[in-house]
Amino acid sequence: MPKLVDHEERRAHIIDALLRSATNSGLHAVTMRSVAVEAGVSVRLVQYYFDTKEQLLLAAMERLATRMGERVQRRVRARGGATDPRGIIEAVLLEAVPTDEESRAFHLIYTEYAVLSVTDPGLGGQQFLAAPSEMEAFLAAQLTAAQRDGAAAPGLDPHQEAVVLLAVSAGLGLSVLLNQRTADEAVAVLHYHLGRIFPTPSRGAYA
Amino acid sequence: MPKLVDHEERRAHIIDALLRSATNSGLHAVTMRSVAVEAGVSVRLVQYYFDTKEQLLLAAMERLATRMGERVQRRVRARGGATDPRGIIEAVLLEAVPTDEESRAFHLIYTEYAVLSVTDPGLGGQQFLAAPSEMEAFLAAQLTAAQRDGAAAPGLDPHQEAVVLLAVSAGLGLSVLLNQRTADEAVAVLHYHLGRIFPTPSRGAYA
DNA sequence: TCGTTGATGGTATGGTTGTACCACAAAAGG
DNA sequence: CCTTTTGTGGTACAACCATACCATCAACGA
Repeated sequence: MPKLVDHEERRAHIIDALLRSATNSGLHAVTMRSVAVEAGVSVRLVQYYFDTKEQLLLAAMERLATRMGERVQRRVRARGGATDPRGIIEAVLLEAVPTDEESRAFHLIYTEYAVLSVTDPGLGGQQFLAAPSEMEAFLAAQLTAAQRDGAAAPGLDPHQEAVVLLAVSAGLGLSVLLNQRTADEAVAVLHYHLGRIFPTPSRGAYA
Repeated sequence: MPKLVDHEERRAHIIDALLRSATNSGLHAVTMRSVAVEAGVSVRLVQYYFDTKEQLLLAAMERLATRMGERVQRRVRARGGATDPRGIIEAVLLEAVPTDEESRAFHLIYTEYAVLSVTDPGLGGQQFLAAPSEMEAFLAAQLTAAQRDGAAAPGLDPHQEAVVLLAVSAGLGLSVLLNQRTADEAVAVLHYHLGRIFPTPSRGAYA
């Protein structure tokens, strides 16, 4: 055998090239050739590591979903002290708002995938089903804990509020992606809404 | 001259064919041929009424935006009695939740266009900028009026709440589109959230 | 009545895309 | 040492796409 190369590393390299290519011209414009050029390899190589384009797209989607999970978890962990429901909730929801350019690119591709998976039968849309419902339960649990501690308003339905929170962050994130709003505005609105759920701001937050 | 045909009617017919075609296989899969077949005309005819594909897509997008406006206005008017802020707000926001199949198809294409317009330079993304900010002001005004009437909680910031409402309905609508939630669930959550803004339910609404 | 013009069909064309095929190099195993 | 396997490049190919071009037919204006 020749160089005896690390397959997983090569695959990751190519997938990253796909994501970069999609960032520039949109997921719909991604071709085998554009990925190959971006990765600096021949088209044959892309074929070699991912037999077909569909499999390449699928692998990239899985990697994207994994990264999304990592992003959220990193945000939660960055908050350090585990037992501050409002802080945790805020951290998780802020992840949906694309602030820097890298985050924007990430969320754009993620959204493109989500929309594409509705019509494209090859892209199993199941990936986009699991994560949100987990998140829903997680947020509801945090809200319940916050109510027990007296931090959150007592009259609220934790589950319904969790769904609302998820919808708000998704909606705000989308509006930022569509250039309807700046990221700063979205963050401010999110803070405002959290202020309504947690009557006493935990840290002199907005409004 | 021959039949002396109504151009606008022909154009509308072809655009409708495009929307139908996009409903089945996604906007990205729409081709001149698929539109022609769906419209029951030759490809040449599509070329004749819309010189290029880009112009066809653009015209369809404009028609879509117009329809969206009509939909919202129809909902508002269907409420009849003009001066019920909660009812009006509810009607407007419910439009974003795809209930029947026709509404679902409509919103799917609309979302596909919105996402596409981010990367595609030909599709002027300005169309998607104007409407939401108008809506924002409209909702804020309704909330202010509701506060004056004592229907809405007094402590709220009408503008921020308007943005939240818009984000919630967009987020819920998207989640329904992505099959993460049923339309009924989304409607229930929206009712719940409105119940928090309007402490006295106007009509024995949910929660 | 006749040519001019609007409306339509068919087909050719140049480009692009995904994928299959062929060739070759290089390292490992016998 | 030779053969088998793994990685890589180049290229060919069939399909499809948007668009340009050519032809035709019918009706209105003169």
